[in-house]
Amino acid sequence: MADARETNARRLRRLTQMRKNDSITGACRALQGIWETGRKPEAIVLRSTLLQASEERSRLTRLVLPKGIALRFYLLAAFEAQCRLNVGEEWENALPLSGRGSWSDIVAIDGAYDTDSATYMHGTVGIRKLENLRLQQIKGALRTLEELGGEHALVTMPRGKSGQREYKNFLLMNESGRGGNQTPDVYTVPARHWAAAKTIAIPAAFFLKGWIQVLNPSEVATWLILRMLRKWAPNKHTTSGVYLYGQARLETFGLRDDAWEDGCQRLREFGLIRFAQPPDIPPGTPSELKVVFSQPTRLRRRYEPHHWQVTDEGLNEDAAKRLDQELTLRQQELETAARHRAQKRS
DNA sequence: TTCCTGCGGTACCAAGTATA
DNA sequence: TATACTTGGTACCGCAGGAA
Repeated sequence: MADARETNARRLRRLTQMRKNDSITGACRALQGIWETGRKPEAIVLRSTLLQASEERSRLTRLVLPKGIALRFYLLAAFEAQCRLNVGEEWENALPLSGRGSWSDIVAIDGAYDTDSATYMHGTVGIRKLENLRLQQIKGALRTLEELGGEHALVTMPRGKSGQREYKNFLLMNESGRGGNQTPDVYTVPARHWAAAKTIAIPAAFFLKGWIQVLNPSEVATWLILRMLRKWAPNKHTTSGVYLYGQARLETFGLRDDAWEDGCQRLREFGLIRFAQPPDIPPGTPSELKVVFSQPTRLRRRYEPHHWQVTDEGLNEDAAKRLDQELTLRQQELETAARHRAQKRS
């Protein structure tokens, strides 16, 4: 059931719960601690091999899944690594899976929702607490990252005597996957590369302000692809915006129509991208004038995709607060539109 | 007439949850 | 940890409206 009203309402409900249970602020606090006690990188560098599709879908879009935190976990692991390690250093796990200062600490979840009673953590028994649910999600993410399979696996885990996974001893792989060699391609911190096709940078605010916790995987994937396009064509990005035709999007990144279209619309509402605006708008332009640019400034020719610009200043807002505002507004608009449709039919 | 965008509905299936 | 069942996000399709 993908009714826009229901989907939006569900998302709003989950966001409200995460704000209520302090999940987002807790995860942000933990990430801030990792950042401040570490190397304080301004941006996290990602090898673009994560985004690129060859014959099959890219590893990035294979992590655009309806549920789970696999993509989020991989990006969080890259963040943690780059706060702790120098460029070129090989990754080894420094955090426990659960407890204070653990992997569970840096992910925000809403908890188990019971539709019938419309309550969270309904009939909670014994060990079923938020902390346990977080641990389960971490383990689920590790399984998903491993099960990308063979050379594509983004995580490997040793097996115990009876073949069970030793989650706590997992190994993080490079963005290009485990590789086909006997020795796995263990994650090393990449250097920022001048060549557009090599790396992209994710500002630390994406992690510290909670965006990593609240964006859907399809939105994260769309946003990363737009950042990649900006790196490929910086001048075009500044002057007229970047864009992708459907076929190029599928062949280069393996991202499907709906994920891209919805992703772009939501990212625009959240203030992380905008319709392309001309470069002669002075940086200090008052916000009331900037509102003009919430609409496309150039007329699209027929069959022409939207032109976008990535706006990093949007990342400095409190993600949960911004999403709350925008999703509430969208819910009102969707309700109004539904009422009008109903009136028209009757 | 063509073909886009946007919306709504449905099927599929991965991930979450309960339980043994 | 394994298994069965439930949940809900994505992919896909069809339709309406609109622009050229």
